[in-house]
Amino acid sequence: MSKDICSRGCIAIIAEKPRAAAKIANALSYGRARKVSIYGIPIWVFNQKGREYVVIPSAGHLFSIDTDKPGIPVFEYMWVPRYEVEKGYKHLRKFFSAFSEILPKALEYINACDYDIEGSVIGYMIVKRWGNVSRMKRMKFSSLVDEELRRSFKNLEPPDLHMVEAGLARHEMDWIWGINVSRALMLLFRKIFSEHKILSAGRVQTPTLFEVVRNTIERSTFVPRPLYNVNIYVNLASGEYKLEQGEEHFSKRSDAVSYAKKIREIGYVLVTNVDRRLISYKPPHPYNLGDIQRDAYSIYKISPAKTLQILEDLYLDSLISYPRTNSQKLPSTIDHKDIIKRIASMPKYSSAALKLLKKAQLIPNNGPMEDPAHPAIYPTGEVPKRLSDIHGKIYDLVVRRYLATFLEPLIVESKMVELDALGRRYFLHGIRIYSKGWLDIYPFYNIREKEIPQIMIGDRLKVSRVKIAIAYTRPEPPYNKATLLKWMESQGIGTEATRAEIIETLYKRGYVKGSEATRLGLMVYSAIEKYFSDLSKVGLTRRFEEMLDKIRRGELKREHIIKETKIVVGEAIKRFLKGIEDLDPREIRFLGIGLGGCPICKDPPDPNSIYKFCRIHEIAYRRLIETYNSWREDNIGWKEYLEKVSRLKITGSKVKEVIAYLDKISENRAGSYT
DNA sequence: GCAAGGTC
Ligand SMILES: [Zn+2]
Repeated sequence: MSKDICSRGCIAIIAEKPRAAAKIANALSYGRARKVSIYGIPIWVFNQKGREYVVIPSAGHLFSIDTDKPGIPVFEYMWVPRYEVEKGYKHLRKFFSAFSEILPKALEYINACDYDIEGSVIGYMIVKRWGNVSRMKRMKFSSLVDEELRRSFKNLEPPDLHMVEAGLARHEMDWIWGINVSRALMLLFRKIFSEHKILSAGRVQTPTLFEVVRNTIERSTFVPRPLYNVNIYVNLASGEYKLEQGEEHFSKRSDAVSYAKKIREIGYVLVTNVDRRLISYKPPHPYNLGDIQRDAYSIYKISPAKTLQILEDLYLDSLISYPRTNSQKLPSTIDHKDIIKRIASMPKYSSAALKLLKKAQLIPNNGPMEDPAHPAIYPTGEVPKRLSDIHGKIYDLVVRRYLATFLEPLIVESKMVELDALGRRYFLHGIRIYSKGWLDIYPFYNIREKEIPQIMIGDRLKVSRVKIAIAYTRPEPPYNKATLLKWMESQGIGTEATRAEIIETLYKRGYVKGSEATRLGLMVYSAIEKYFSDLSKVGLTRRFEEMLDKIRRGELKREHIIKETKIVVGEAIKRFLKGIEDLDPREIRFLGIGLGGCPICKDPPDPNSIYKFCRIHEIAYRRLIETYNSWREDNIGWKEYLEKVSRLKITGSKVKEVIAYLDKISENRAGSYT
């Protein structure tokens, strides 16, 4: 059977993945392609204008870079089949068998992988291995929709060799940086602890680690400052209401006290404005991957990596569309009516779905984010048979968000009363849901309704109570996997497919635990900061992008930037090797290892510290001193300050250690006088 | 064994 395929020569169309192959074959053959399985891989065959076409899927990259050279620096590498060098890729073998069966018989080749540099590399490596690159063409499409695929098939482009070169350069530069610095870290670790440990560094993971370290240091050395609010309560017909603050806090207690006294004396606040309006909130955008990873985390505490894995399962079960997308747009080429009709058969969605089916037009509230090949995530309409608890939760989010984006806006009635209390502004804010709209089916926003009675401009509201409340400045929040993902997105590092996994790598290596950088994470940070600081910055990705763009435009040669990368990395490795050559494992100052160091943690002292504190304890100590100025203005003595700050939960852990140490030495001193 | 990037 499969022997007949391409027996008289054919045109081989290479797709990035089986799903895409099916869509491409169907679109180009108008549904007449014949599906055949060889070595367990589905391929599609069809004839057109007397020629035979065979669509064969890959499964992403079939080849990867590897080396057989140990040690550093390492610049010799080659492209090899993935299943030979990476664990867990045995399943790729059958794709190799399929390609090696068909491609040598083909006369021409069309690379129909996603139109980006990675897709160019995937198709190119396959044609290079089993075909002939000089007889290769490129299909350029921006989505896997029938018309778009047919259009690009009619307008085949010449081979995209510049894009291939850019893709190869990306792989090689990442490999050179990543492997060399990872090995350097392991070498250093072995030298210090005489122990082997798998460590790693890379263009994406290292800036992410640095961000966690920065946040950890910022939070652990945080010292709160006091703030004072004057809370005013008023009596209205329906009871007592607390007014909302409309001005900055008082930073001095005495100012708050004298202001509160005046308010008590005058006894009322004046209504200066009443603003009643209906506020309309558009439905949420269609999901891209990051959106649903955040939702799954905030609603169910499911990690981004787990969410992606579940989305992949749902995708392979034909329940949802392609999940690794950055798009927040749903094109009108999708038959939404049909999908919603089928969703309506599931009881928990039927009322929202039926509401939508009554609409004359279905228009999603598309968001700004785009993707070069795929639309936003949507349900296919296929009704799931049985889903595990967690699969059910993720599927439910996809369906709800999908229905919501077509629904009517949420309308909230807002009543904002503005008050003047001796020149300071306060508010009373009433809120009521006027029309739930999309919130019914997507109820993940908490709107706290609050009724307030009829109030007119010029009314004097009687003050019932005035209270002074102390508040504190707050540290920046700790990271979790979802907010770290968001940070990576905001910096433009990593891709939809890799961000969650790279975050897991930081945990797996032991660099991060919970929401904090570990001691190991701090050591890796210091070593990279000292020897490979380029790799710690997001700017390296920007430089990569600029260089890759130039290669794509034919303005720069891959060989040129690879040579340059080798020089830069080679010199850094040279400095590193020299730096650790005559290293005494007991005293590595930049890593915080040494004798007679910080009296709190034994790390080497900061040369400018009078107490011989280490770098981080010294930062904590200085912030403690600095922040005291704010407390002293409130006539709070040093001792009382330390006592108060050490009892506050938001005070950084390193600050508390410094306070405990200062306490201890002052006790000792006091003891020595008696 | 180390990256980041595809996808199963
Ligand atoms: Zn210390």
